[in-house]
Amino acid sequence: MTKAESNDRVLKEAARLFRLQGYAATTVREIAAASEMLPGSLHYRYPSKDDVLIALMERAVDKAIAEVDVAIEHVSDPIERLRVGITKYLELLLEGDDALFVMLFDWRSLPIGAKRGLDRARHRYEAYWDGLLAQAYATGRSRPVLDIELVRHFGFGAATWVATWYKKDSGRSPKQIADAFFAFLAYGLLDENHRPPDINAQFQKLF
Amino acid sequence: MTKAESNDRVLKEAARLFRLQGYAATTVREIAAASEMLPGSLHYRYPSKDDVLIALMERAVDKAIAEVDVAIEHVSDPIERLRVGITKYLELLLEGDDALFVMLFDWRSLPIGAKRGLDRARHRYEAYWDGLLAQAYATGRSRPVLDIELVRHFGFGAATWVATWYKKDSGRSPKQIADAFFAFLAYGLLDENHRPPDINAQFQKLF
DNA sequence: TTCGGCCTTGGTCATATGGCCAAGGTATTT
DNA sequence: AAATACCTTGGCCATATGACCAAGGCCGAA
Repeated sequence: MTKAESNDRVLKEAARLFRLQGYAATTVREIAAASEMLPGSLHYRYPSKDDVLIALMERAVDKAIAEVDVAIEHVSDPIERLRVGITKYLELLLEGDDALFVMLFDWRSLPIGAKRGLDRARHRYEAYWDGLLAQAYATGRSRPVLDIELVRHFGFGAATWVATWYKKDSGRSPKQIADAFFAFLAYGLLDENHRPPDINAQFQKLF
Repeated sequence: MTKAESNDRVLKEAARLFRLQGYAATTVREIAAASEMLPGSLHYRYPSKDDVLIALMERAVDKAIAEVDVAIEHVSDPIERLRVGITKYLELLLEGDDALFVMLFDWRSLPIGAKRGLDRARHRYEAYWDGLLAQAYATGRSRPVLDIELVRHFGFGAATWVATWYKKDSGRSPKQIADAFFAFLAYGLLDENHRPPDINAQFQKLF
């Protein structure tokens, strides 16, 4: 196994354990054992436990952006790109690497000093989605929403939270969930026949 | 200070510390010190750290349900009740007790055995919201949404996630966020003039 | 074949932690 | 005033943990 392969193995096993037990409750010895190496070897690769977490998060963001990019590559309509991108994101979050989950839910574990690397990774990821949202907004087919950041927060929250309740092989697939989610996000839950007439004006004020 | 007052003090300080540092990273000594008692005294009240977390979560749910109940008491329209309830929930989550936040984000910290108490608390809270949603649904003003649990998951996720980005005294108030959130949830982000005609049929299939 | 760098081995060490308790004090009840 | 239940005190202990390292082996390059 090459150096890169070994390091990947470590990050993968660490992500699995962090997700399962939480960061603080996972020991470096466990990570080493799961990666089939001795604690000393792990220390050689990553001097501290924080370093493992940060590396894992950086890689998760790289991977997520790359995979979503591929998924939307051949889709031209910005709103459809958003839909496809969200679908891919949910697939990654629910069935892919645990690292994404860990990044989203274990960032509080880090001592304040170490949060720097994490903040950079998160910010990179948020900026990526803001780009997709801005393009969708620019089509003019959306409401006159003024605050893309707020939209991202809401959508991101609903999508991310799926990871807390989703169970494999029970009910809906990630794709089905994504379809329902996008309909919810795009069209809302109230019937068109029971809406006030000035919705867009309301949005202008509220967003 | 009475026994109940002292116990409350402990739970309050524990919630603050858990939220700040995470469950595993907080020591019983810290909780004791913050509650102005010695570790032994804390042990007398709560034999183990897990017990503190569970008690804190139970109380958070009791309190949240009670406060939302009061807030919607005099509102009769089910959809308006939902809106007011969500607003109250966001206020509690963002400016109230840290215990609610801890319940939502630190449940993974518990050893599997101790998750029982937590699951009960969470289930109680979810059932409460399902009740509000069912009443709103029964008005017939919503889309023909078939799966209330899915709706709750999406709404809950978006609302809960606010706690991860909200900063006090910067930008919107909890009430403003709640208003925008409800508009998003009820009416969707796409303009009515750019929607397909068969949205309700789509929802029938997707939800 | 020899050399040199990369990686592993098998520990050690100081520290922090959760859980625990015997003894003593304080307040409330009878 | 006496008894009793309640709570605090101050410290102990076994264990687990993150970090660390000297020594040696493996393997490709020269």
